[in-house]
Amino acid sequence: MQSQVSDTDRFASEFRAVITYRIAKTANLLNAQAAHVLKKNSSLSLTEWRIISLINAVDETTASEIAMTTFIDKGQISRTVRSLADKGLLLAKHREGSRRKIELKLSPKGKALHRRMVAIMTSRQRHLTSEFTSEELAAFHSALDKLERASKMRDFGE
Amino acid sequence: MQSQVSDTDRFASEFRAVITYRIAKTANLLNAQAAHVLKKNSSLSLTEWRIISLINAVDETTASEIAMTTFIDKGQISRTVRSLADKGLLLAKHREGSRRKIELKLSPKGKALHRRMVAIMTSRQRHLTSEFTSEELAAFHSALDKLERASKMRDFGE
DNA sequence: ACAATTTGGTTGACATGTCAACTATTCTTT
DNA sequence: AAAGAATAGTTGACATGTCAACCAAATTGT
Repeated sequence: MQSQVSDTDRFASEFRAVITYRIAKTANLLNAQAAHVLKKNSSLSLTEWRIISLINAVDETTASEIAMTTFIDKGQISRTVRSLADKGLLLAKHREGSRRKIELKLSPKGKALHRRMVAIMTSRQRHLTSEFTSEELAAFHSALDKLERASKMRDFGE
Repeated sequence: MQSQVSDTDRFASEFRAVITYRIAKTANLLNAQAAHVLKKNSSLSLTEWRIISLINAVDETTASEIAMTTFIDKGQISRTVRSLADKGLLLAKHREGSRRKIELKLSPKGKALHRRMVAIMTSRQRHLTSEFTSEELAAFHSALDKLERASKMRDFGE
């Protein structure tokens, strides 16, 4: 008589227990959710939204500052910024006294869009953490800290 | 007198506290680390490695079973399987009595490669979790469970 | 002041991920 | 047994991510 669970099923649980796969999967699910909500309520992609909400929070910034805080690729930022500017959501002009740095601000249209979306996105954030006590949340953040530190190591061959 | 921290810096800490960004970033760092280790010690990409180690664990499987347990895209699996077969790392033949299902197994060469890499990759896993107590690890997994469940919700507009 | 270096941003090439259409086979229903 | 639905796998089109080369401007070192 055969067992009820297939090899694949049995392995699946082992597989899911591997911490790196688990994180990757959760991150994918969360990103997919965010992308879905954004698409349904606006015409923004996830990176467009991240850039917009970063600019909104600091009021005015530059591409390389965005790259430093978000770790999004320079080139991707350059293209995304152009597309946002084309849609009229942000304004780009050379910073006073510089012919290189470009100052990025939200346009009125961009601000309005941000105002509308931020309500939805923070209600999502609340939903995501609603089952967490504040201790659990703190522990979770500290676990991520440990993993980030451990991710710097590059050498595991003998 | 100006403050020491710029607007961007101040926002950066707030930004990092947003749970979805944090997870995305940690997942990216871990994936980059895995990709780097794999590249240095083999010619495998991250998805190739995942597929190989899944096949190794269950001994023999099919593309759609892989899709179900790993959530990797069907199409991507189809292409990756072909490239692995081209490299001689796995064997694909129609399953007994079926002209549709294709049975995937590691070739001797594939097994040898897996044996070599699994040592390195599990030493990495140990390193990643070395700072965790088993309670912390359990709590971390349960936090990911909660987030995964919460990621199913799609509607946040009023 | 001038060479050397660093920084800000753009671009091109390429890898990877995602979605949907499609063919062929198998399973279900009647 | 035939029609209809579901499944396995392939393919094409397109979006996104990643890397490195590159130009122009700014900063640093001598």
